[in-house]
Amino acid sequence: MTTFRAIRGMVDILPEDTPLWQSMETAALEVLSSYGYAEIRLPIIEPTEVFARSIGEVTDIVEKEMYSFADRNDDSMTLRPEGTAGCVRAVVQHNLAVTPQRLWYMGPMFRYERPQKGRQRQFHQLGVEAFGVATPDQDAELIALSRQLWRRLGVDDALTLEINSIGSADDRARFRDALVGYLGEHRESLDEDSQRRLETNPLRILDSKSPDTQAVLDSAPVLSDYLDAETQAEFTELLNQLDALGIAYVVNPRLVRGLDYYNKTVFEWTTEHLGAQSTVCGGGRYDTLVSTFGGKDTPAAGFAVGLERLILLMQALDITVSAPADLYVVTADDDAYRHSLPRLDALRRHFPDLDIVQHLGGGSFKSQFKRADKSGAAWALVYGDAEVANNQVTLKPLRAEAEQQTVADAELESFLASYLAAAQSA
RNA sequence: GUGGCUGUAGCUCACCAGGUAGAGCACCGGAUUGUGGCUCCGGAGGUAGCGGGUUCGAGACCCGUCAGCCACCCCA
Repeated sequence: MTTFRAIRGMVDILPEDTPLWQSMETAALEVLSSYGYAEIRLPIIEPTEVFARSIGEVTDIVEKEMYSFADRNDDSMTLRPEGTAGCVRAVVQHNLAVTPQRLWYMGPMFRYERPQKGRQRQFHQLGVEAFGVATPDQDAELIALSRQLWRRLGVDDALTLEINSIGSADDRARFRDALVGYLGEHRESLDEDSQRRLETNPLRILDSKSPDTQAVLDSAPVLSDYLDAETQAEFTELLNQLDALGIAYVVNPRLVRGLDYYNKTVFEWTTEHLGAQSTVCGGGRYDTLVSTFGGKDTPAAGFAVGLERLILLMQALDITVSAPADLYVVTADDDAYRHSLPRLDALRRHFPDLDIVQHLGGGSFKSQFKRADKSGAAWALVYGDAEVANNQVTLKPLRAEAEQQTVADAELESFLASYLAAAQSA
């Protein structure tokens, strides 16, 4: 008998963790809707060209990390490695950006990489994208929204905002020439990867982790010197708005991003708690992407949250949620079980918020109560012979030191109503 | 794609100069047959990731492979 394992880098999210995921998703949904962002649901597969054209042909993602395959019609398809490209494709296809649009989506992304802490081959992102506003107030709103989410989740103290402006494509082209010129003179002082990137993607050298390379960079040309006055003014205004919001930030002049479509504002939220994969959220402005997809020239900005990393961070901070049932139903025998069925049915209809777990599979009262205890339920609801005979039910508190009490069936609903009211106010 | 560490019951781990596996927790049952949490007693559960090699004999040594973890790279 062969046993199967999940594919490398594809992980099951188990029942012990899903309550935390759900609470995070609920919080995200509330924050997003409080800012007027609407959900869009997108395909997981797109034509390969969607990603190649937007992310950049020479990026690592496109060159070696995509799950691409030929479909039955021999067209090249790719499991989405990120969400922005597909979102922009949809915005153009459906003409969604005739007026400003605020969108979000959540779901799995796929990148063929070596797994490590905070990095899987199937992982999940929350993507937030805003179309149609060119001014920095949009950037500020996106950042404020993300900070609001961190606060809701209790992780804001553990996150640092790094921010930079990388200007227009023209600005970067001029800067790139200067940088390559300078670094070319110090080629032998650069680490091997950076030497290679001198030809392929020189801007990525800026965030090299090699100390030698960083030392060389200390006297290198600075990107901000190559930005035009308007871009610099916008960046300053963005920082002023962040100040007004009381959002602390670190301007990191060497922050560049790995996807080609970014321009002007780029930012990352990072943490010390996750080891090497410290970026929990990253994004920026991408004003030219809509037009490269054939849409009308439309400014845009957005960010993506790595949900596994966010969960990891919450766990590192000991943020836990549990979802024990309210009632665990214990029945004496088959007769009592059948007796309980219509009563529980009615209870579930009248109290949709009440979590009622029925013991199945029979067993002694003792073993049923053991299960009731382990379930974490607040109460055991007991249908024994006497209760069935008298149309009563016994409520035994499992968490509190209090006597169990037997009430008539007719009184159960008011009893539970007051229990729920008390739970709500607590 | 590169490197380091690891791979024994559901989980966390141990043992042994290489002689054919154990603990804790979890699980199941019981301690006067309508009541949990504590304690005690008992039980079930592993072809030691997989394949090959060395050996009279390997979970223990060697090789390969797969997987996990961490780091590089890259990114969320």
